[in-house]
Amino acid sequence: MRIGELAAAAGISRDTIRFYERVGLLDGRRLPNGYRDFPPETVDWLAYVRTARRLGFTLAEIAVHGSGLRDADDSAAALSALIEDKLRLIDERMADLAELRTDLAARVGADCPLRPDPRSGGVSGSPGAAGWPSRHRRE
Amino acid sequence: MRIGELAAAAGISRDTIRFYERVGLLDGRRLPNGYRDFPPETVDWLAYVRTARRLGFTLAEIAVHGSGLRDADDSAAALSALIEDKLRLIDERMADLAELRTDLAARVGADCPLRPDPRSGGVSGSPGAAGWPSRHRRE
DNA sequence: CTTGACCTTGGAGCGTACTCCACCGTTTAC
DNA sequence: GTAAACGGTGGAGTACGCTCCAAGGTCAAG
Repeated sequence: MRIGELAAAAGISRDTIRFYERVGLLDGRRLPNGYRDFPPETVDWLAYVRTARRLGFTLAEIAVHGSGLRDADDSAAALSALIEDKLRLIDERMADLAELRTDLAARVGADCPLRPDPRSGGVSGSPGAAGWPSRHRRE
Repeated sequence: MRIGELAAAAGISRDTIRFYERVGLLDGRRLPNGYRDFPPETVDWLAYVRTARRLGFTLAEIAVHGSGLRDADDSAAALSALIEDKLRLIDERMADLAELRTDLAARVGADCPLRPDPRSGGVSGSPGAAGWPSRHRRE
């Protein structure tokens, strides 16, 4: 499929697709006339890329994952290892998100206002009262 | 506390703290000599900011949440609404992450992990074409 | 009074991820 | 053949999130 069709199917601009090709996220196969030609699975790959992006993974991280898949494409074991690695990353993100969620949820309905920087009005009994989300360990 | 102490406590550079103040993530209280002065809770707020950032929330999103907290700090109801809003956002992110995870997990141990996930669209069944990423291009 | 750690401001610069544009070639419909 | 729709390239521009100066003020210790 050509770039316009892919763009429509993936809900992404042509420019972005060309950009993704430049940075190695997509392959550069061409038709005899110079037009780009993508296999249909590219739509799925792009969906994956967009989701990963929205979740805070950088294009570089995604590209590494992608090129890892390419380089390992004759070894199912290496591939699985790669994917499991990615899975671990995702699980970490989910754990962090869950932590954030718990912190926030614990405050719903609480009557103690937890302002990050009290500047409006007097500071009403704040000492030690409102700690924000639990501090974030390691990194 | 002054900027250096906050920077050390939060594990963040002074420049970043000043930048955060400029964009409205922190308030601009000053000592008589012009030095910035932060309440201790700022450390927690910054930890929250960093975690949220790493999870893909933009500074603008975080700032909106923060200023909402300030503006609503006399109304527990408004506050709870805000937090519930944030919770919804987090749940969305978690759902996306879970989807990504499932997608990836389905490939571990599969015969051909490169083949796109059948769930996400009809997609060619052509066996030889590993439709996912392709070869690495360097400029 | 000097030194040095700490603070201030402005502004430049950088990496990431697009986004837009001008200009030109190709394909398709009429 | 001509026009519209599509494709290609290179390069500039933008937004975000920092990061790094340079030039200078503040303050406690020696």
